[in-house]
Amino acid sequence: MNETEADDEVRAESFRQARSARRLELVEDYLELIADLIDDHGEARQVDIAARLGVAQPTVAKMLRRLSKDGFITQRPYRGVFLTEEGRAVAERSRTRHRIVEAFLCAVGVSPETARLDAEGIEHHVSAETLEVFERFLERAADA
Amino acid sequence: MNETEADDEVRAESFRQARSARRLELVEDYLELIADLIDDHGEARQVDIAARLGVAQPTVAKMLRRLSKDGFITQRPYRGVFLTEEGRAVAERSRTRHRIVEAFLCAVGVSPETARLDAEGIEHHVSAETLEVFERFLERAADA
DNA sequence: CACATGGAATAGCCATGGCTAAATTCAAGC
DNA sequence: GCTTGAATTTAGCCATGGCTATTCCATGTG
Ligand SMILES: [Mn+2]
Ligand SMILES: [Mn+2]
Ligand SMILES: [Mn+2]
Ligand SMILES: [Mn+2]
Repeated sequence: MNETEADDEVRAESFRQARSARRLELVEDYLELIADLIDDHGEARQVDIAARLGVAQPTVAKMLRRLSKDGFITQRPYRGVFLTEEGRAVAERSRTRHRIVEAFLCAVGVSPETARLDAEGIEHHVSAETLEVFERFLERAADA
Repeated sequence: MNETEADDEVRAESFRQARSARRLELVEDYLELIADLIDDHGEARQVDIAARLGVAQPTVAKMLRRLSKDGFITQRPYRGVFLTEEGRAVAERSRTRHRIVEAFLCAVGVSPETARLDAEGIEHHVSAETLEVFERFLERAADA
């Protein structure tokens, strides 16, 4: 049945997209958080990142090595973490998207507390098209 | 600074919730898919699950062992996979939530194709409260 | 009723993302 | 300038979720 096979392929595509988004979740959260820490406190230290994420510090150390290897950050040993141009770009995009998703949830009637919790996961699965829809919704809500 | 520490704890909570949702994503997708296959074709075979998910068959085999161990399914060797009562319950809940999320995205103006793709990931991060908001939105949209 | 074949099981590899425990090292304060 | 404590690094463990290659075996067809 060619129909069935084609159908499988179509369905599989959404799972593939979700898996690929899942792989990027952590990278986006780390970079956004590092940007926040730098902007708020002038530096981003492993202990602070760990405390904000709710994980152990060596977990952060391992992740930072990966982010370095992939060119998103630079590290000065025993000093803080710094964003490369690419890292800063990803952080900004993630931060913007995160804010829109959280504001959208609030606008549609979710309590601020729940919006905060849910947005942390939802943000990573919102495509450009959906994000635009959310933005337009917010604009219209602001008018009313 | 106690203020800062408390603040960290609050922020960490959303990351914890997102991590915990991430751990359940696969379980929910598998059970929902197995229920679909059983309802549509009368049985759920590893090859079919693999084709629908877009992964290799041994990947499915390994995951099914885990689902068995955790009491969500039973397996008859070389026959299909069957849902336990608990497995069926999780599947139904996931299916319902998935449908609401996808319908909500469409209702708010996202194209059906993008809604299908994004819903596959978003669904797992939508809390009960947010789901209810989405449902109410759909009801109101239906009235208009 | 034999047996071919397609699905299932197994083995073994890798990357990711958690953890604890221990060793290092930097820097602040005495 | 020494000391010491906190932060970082390192080492090593585990579970999850992918993969390929291979073996196995139940069933349905001839
Ligand atoms: Mn975020
Ligand atoms: Mn997030
Ligand atoms: Mn689903
Ligand atoms: Mn899903």
